Amino acid sequence: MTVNPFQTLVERGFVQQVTHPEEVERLLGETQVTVYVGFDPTAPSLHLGHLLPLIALKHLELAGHRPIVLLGGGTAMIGDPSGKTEMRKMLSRETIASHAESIRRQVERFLDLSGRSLLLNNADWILPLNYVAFLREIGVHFSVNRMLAAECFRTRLERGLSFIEFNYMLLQAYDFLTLYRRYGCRLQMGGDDQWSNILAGTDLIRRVEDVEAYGLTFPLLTTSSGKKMGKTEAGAVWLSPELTSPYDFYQYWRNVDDPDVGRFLALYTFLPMDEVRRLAALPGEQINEAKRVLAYEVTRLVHGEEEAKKAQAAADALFGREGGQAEAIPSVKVHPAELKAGLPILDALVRAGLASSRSEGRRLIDQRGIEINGERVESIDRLVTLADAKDGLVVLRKGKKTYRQLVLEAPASPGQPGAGRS
RNA sequence: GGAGGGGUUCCCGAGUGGCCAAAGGGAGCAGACUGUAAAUCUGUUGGCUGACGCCUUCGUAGGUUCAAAUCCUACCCCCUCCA
Repeated sequence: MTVNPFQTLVERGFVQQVTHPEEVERLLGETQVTVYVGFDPTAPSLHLGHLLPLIALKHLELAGHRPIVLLGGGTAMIGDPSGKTEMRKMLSRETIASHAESIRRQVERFLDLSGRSLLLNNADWILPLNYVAFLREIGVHFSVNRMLAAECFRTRLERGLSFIEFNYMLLQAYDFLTLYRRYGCRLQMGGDDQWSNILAGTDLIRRVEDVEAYGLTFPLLTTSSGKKMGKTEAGAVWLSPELTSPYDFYQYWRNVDDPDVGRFLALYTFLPMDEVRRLAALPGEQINEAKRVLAYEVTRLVHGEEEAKKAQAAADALFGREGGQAEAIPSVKVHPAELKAGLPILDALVRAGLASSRSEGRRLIDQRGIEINGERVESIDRLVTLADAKDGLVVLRKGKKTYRQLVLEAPASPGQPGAGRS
């Protein structure tokens, strides 16, 4: 007896709003459902915000349903105004296509695209649309009055909304209709800011096809300290290892606020709920064990077991746990000759990305925030020399928990692969 | 198209000729306290410099002045009301 996947989603905290809870539950329990989530390829990589829908789709895939990931190669040409205060800048068709391609490769890690799941691109049916034909077939079904009343346009009506963006909702509704027609898709999921767009789709399908379609939204996550989930000082947390190293990715999860641990374990891992509850209930300092599990599990999901182990080993080593191996610290190459001559610490900090300018580096040292191999740097005249290199590595630390290492570049072996990140 | 209001440092927002690298708040960063948490407290937050100081910044481009974020001209953009 398998659990109804709708129950799974509810229990794990995925469900914010559903159009028809009972029917969706019945549908997911009794039949094979084709369900879709859309991502607009506005960046060359997915980020943490996209992870939740992917995991939700995975739960459904595991339960025997048929997920569709829809890349918005067509809708990205328009730009979704939902949840934004300003219009985002227009992207060229080429940029969008190249983003879509890299995102496809990321999605492959999560879903069985060669099996049950599908990955489609709405550029296929959006770009060829004919304006007048579209207005006559689809546009007639939309009431501007109702659209203006929709929450998603509210803030934008105050600040300005261009006509191109106003059309986004119709296109997303048209996507849903198209997926229904071609694949029998009757359920769309998305972030809660997509609620209006999703409803536009279910309404359209009802009017045009006289069929009931369903929508479900995920909560828009904020951390308990009120920040948007997946955002750091430095920007988004990306799924691509090129943009966010597996070590930094691991650290993001390792540093989650205490009250968030349980929620995140339920949402972002596949651990059984009993285990999730046990970990989340760990008292006081022991909650760190739960964070360690969370960080490992999510990193494994996104970057694979090997990278997860390396990241965890590095974090363990750096933060004083036995047996850690620090190789996964993000690193920068330096030439041995530079250390021989003595590399000024300010240069080293800028090179390693720990300071964005020499002034900032100076400030950090003044404020006693920099260490070399665990030794506090007292003077900005400090040079990094060969004597600081242990096994060809110099570990730089900024503040409590930002580490970078300088790696001595083996002389005369150009083209050595793989030393880039990690 | 017409009338009015506005564009300031990461964000909000003060500043109407020199005392302005520009108040205040938020956010960030560092330090203390801790558990690689939260809260709290302290410091800090354009660049170059050991420092004096120098350079760049207040929508854009010019101009007035010994001196401009502040005055003038043109242009761009945003908002409100009218059409």
